[in-house]
Amino acid sequence: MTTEPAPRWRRLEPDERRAQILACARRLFGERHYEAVSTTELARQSGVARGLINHYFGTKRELYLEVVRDLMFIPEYAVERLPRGTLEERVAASMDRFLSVIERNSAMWLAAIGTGGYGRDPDVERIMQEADEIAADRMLETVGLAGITEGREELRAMIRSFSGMAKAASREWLVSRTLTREQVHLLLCTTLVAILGEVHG
Amino acid sequence: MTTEPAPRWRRLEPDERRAQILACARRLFGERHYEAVSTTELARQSGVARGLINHYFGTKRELYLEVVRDLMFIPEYAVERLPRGTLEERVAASMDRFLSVIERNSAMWLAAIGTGGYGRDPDVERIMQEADEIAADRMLETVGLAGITEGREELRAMIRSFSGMAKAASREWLVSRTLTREQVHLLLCTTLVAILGEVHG
DNA sequence: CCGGGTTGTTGGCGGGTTGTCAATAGAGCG
DNA sequence: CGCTCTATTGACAACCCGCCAACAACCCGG
Repeated sequence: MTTEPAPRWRRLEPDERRAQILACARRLFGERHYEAVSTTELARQSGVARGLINHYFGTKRELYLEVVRDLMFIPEYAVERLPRGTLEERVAASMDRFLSVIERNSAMWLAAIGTGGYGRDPDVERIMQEADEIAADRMLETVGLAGITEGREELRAMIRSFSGMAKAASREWLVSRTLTREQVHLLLCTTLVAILGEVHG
Repeated sequence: MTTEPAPRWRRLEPDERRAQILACARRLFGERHYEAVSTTELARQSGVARGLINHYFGTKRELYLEVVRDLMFIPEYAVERLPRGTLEERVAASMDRFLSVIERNSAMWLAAIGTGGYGRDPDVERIMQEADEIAADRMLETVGLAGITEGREELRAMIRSFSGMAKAASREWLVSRTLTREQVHLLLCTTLVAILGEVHG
């Protein structure tokens, strides 16, 4: 009666192991800043040898960037038909939907936009830019100005700027609690209408 | 005829040495991100032994935070009397001055506001918040609403949100070059006036 | 059931980094 | 000139990261 010795470790599919490590990294990088998280600890908490992290992600930095990319993925809010109406009405509906989405996923959203620190990091910067780009396009579409051609680039740049305010305002609402949801809604609507009106006029 | 052997290093006043290292750190952290700057190189470029950095700043991280503090609190933000006039005029003058300041110190400014992305560094976060706080108060003063009492906190929160847009817009102008200075000026003025009007009304 | 191949996984080595601390040496003073 | 004070150095120990050869879990054909 020889019992098979239990294997010391399980052999997983690459995708599975990758996801496991990534999840752990997301958690750790979420609660502490980059340098305060060592690959040693990351490996221990993932129940994995340190070398495996390098095998899957190459470098600690690349793993970090992977986490950022994942977090920056913006859930598709409101691509559905919005009620036709005046610009103000469409903007209001769009902002309302936007706030609902980030309210539901507040933890993830806050982690993603978490006020960045000092130190220009071209890689992170580029990822953020791409995310803002997508968000701006969605905004254009939602508001019903997707077809505009004249001054399109400027308009998109302004909307990207606007999204900077949206981030800061949502922090005031969800973190500092210095603004209510209604106040943020009003603030964003007023601002966006003003911006669009300026461009249109 | 024995010539005195030249001293291998000069002995400076603590404040002086501190400032010297700080200046070098500001430069290096400005052109590369945190982990890509080693204290070894920092020491070499400062013409100083590595241990001295720890002696003055304790830790690499503390030095880093010191740099952030210095960059965020630019005292000469032009709080001098602005010409009395309509709200629009005062806002326009204020924004113009703001843009001039960051244009002059663009490299420093861009490094300071960072990427606005993922990072979650509580220490840096706190410093940024304090800086935004001060900036908001200055804005209130500049615009001539310093004496307001009703809904003061909400107004300040909105101005902090607005500064999020100002940062994003200045990135569009100085980095991506998707907006001109005039466009940014117009964008910020329009927005700020709209916000203040909404609150006032 | 079993032996060999595939490949996911381990563990340790080497170079580099950081914080600490005793030893050293400018510089001012009597 | 010698003495003191303290700014500054240099080396040491711990740690961290990327690399890579060896190992073992798992699969599959016989």
